[in-house]
Amino acid sequence: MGARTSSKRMPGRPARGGDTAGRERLLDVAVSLFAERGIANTTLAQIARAGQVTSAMVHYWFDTRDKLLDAVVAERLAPVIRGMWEPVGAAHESALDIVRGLLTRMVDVTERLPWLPPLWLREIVQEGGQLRERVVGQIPRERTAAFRRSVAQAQARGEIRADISPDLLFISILALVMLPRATSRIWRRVNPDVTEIDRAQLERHVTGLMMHGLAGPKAARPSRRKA
Amino acid sequence: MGARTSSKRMPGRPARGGDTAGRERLLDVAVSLFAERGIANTTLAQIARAGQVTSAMVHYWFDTRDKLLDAVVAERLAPVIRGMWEPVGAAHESALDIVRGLLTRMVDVTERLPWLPPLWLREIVQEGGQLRERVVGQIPRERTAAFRRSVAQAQARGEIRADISPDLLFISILALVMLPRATSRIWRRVNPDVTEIDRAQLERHVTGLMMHGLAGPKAARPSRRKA
Amino acid sequence: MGARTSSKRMPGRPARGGDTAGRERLLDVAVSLFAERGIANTTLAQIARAGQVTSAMVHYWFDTRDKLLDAVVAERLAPVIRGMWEPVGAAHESALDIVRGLLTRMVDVTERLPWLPPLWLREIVQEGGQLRERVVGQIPRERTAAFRRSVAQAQARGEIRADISPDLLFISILALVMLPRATSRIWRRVNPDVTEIDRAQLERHVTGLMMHGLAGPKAARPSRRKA
Amino acid sequence: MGARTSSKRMPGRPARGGDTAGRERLLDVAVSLFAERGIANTTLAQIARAGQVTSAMVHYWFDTRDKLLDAVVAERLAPVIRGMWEPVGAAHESALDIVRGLLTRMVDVTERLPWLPPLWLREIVQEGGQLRERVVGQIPRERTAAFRRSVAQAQARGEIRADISPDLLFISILALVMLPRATSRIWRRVNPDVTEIDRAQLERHVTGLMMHGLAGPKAARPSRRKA
DNA sequence: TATGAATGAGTCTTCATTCAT
DNA sequence: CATGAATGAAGACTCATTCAT
Repeated sequence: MGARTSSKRMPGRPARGGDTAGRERLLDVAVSLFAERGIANTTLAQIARAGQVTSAMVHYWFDTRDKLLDAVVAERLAPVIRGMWEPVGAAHESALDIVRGLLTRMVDVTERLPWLPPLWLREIVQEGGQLRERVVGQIPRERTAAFRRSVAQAQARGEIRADISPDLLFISILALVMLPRATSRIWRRVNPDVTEIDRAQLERHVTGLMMHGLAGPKAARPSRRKA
Repeated sequence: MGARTSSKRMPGRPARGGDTAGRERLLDVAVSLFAERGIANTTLAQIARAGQVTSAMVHYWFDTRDKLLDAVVAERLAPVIRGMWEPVGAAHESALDIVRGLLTRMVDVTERLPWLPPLWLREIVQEGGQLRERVVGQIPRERTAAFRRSVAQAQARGEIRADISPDLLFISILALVMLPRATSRIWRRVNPDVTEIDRAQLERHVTGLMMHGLAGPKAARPSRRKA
Repeated sequence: MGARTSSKRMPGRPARGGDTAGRERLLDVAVSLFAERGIANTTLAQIARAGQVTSAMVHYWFDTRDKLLDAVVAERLAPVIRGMWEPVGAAHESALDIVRGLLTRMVDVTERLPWLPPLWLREIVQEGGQLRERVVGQIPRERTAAFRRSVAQAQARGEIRADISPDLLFISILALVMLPRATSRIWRRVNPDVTEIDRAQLERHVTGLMMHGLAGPKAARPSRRKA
Repeated sequence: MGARTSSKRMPGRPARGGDTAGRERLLDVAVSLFAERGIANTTLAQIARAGQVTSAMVHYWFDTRDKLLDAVVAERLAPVIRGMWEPVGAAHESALDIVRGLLTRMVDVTERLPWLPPLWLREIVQEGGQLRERVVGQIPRERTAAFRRSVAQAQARGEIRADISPDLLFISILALVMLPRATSRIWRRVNPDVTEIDRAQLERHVTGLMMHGLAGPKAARPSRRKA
């Protein structure tokens, strides 16, 4: 009957464990396109074409666009988030060690999964991002809370500077790693002489900035400026 | 994406001069909606409705969707970019002072124009962003090049740490200021006890991080770990 | 943004009383096609074509298929139902007079509105009919209840035969008038010698049957047979 | 209607002989669903699901949707029609006896096969019904013609009232029995105090109406009204 | 027999755009 | 300036049908 009446449909993922290779491939393709052009700018037909099937097949595997997004979160993003936070929590780790760990893992994962930074910045982190609601549920609140507590305590002990905001620390790490990764191409265009950002360069830059800031040994104490 | 991305049409139309108040209002509304939900997720009809006109009026003022985007860039973004880089270039300023200046202005402008961070992160900075091509032309390459040179020289003099990448510095500033601004709401949801981010807190955090990093006076020298 | 996100739309009926002629015409066309081929077998494109517009116009006037059905009920069926039952209720009318009234009005209205019988039989009266739920609310329960009461009282007084079921009486009237009207063509095909059913013939047949049954003056008392 | 109406395909396939139980079950299921929601509103997938097979199996047994409809007519409806008219034709039966016979058999069969009335009213009797063309060929014209002749003769002899139309008599019987059967539920909703229609009640009502009309012994001769 | 994967042809719906008034 | 009516081109989603296994 179709839209001319209403009724619902088969499971999002066909039951009897058949050959799910097609599904995985489509998921990969979807994630790539979503990252490249944004979710709202990606049609199911484009995904289908890139996956070398018809768009009817996208519906066959994922039923609706909405459930495709659910699948992206459950099967591609959730593991990443778990992998990011799981190691956090060893009580004996210092706050700075945790930061270093998060930072390293973030550099790692964004290297392995190039679609992650654009997707994260566009669809997750911002108000109105199409994966935002879906991802919120995946974030391990106890871990993030523990992290902030740990930072605050380190701060109290003087191991971390007082002007740092524990609430902003994680997002700062995220920002410092993900933005360059999501961006590189534009800056190469503006300044064609900018060299390719490699993993080592990025990690050195971000770790240096994070741990010690810009100021080198010869830095003049800044003459306090106006607001 | 469909019609909301491409375009093709006759020469411009409305010869300014008249009562341009409606046009300005529509531009404001458009920028707001684009920031809130992303450009691809905003229809002309929504803009029209929010601006209390018919969508035919949006065409009257801007002719096509594409030209509306042009107008957003020319009349809302370009001035911001100019304001950001114009002060840069006084030869006597130290690199660190330039950084502080950029940072302060960025905190300022994102406070005044709350639509800027989401729009920037979603539509400009990333590959596939719908304003990207249009904005590239607005960036004053000489200034950005001068900035990077200045940083490199300061580095050579030891005023800036050696592990900092001059190419990544501006994007790092951008990231540290804009991401928290574009994001705040999500983190409040995940951790409801996170306090509101105010201007002072953000500026202190970012400046501290930028200038001196996390490490406080009591920070143990980290036992060098590899990845 | 379209289906790629979600959001809702303008009023089902454009506000400022514009030229609603197109809307009325489409409603007529829709009712006709629905009657001819059934609602589920009629696409919006067919309605549009028959109304000499594009299917986008059908959405312009009615927004969705569902609301078009709402409009059919509210603007085409509800008045008919009102007209059918409104005259019922004059306390002084005898039950038989009420029956005669209903019957006459039903013959009248099905003559004027040839789309009524098929639509009624297919989409309203039956379980699973697509207008059923929408029409139920339009039926004036007090009137129909009063009618059944009136019949029961007449029965008690011996003015109406005892074997008649008051609950089935209205549906019987409906059946006797509407089925022939909805059917005529098929029977003419099966028996090409069957003459056209005209209003007079139908009214005579149904009234006769209703009031006195088949049995003529010479009818033999039937030898009571069991089922 | 779309694909659910047209068709075009190769010659038949399954050469009976095998285990036809699945086929019979599917036919039952199909008939049920068609009756409940209308043919156009029933997809092969729904039939398959209700029959606990895949829709590929529906094609295996019936090849195409069209041929499934053929099978419904040939294997479910044709026998009913035969059973209805076969007993008609014994030359010695009076017209009224034939009527009583048809009526009883119709009450019987609709009791046994609850899917019959809705299917008949929606898909057979009306213009545009999807089984109409297929059923027309199944009707024994000689019998129906003989019946009408018989009625006309009885009328001539005064055994049947003159205002009865022989052409309308069969459809009237059909209407009086089938509509209540196809409808019951709606009227119970409108008037929740209406009691369940049982076979006896229905038969009494219809027989009474058919044979003697409403008018009881005390009925006033109606004051001849205008048209 | 039986099924899962695959598809082409629709169907509803949305949207940027045009145009007469 | 301003709008309501109108449309073509898409986009999501459905469905009968095919086919290799």
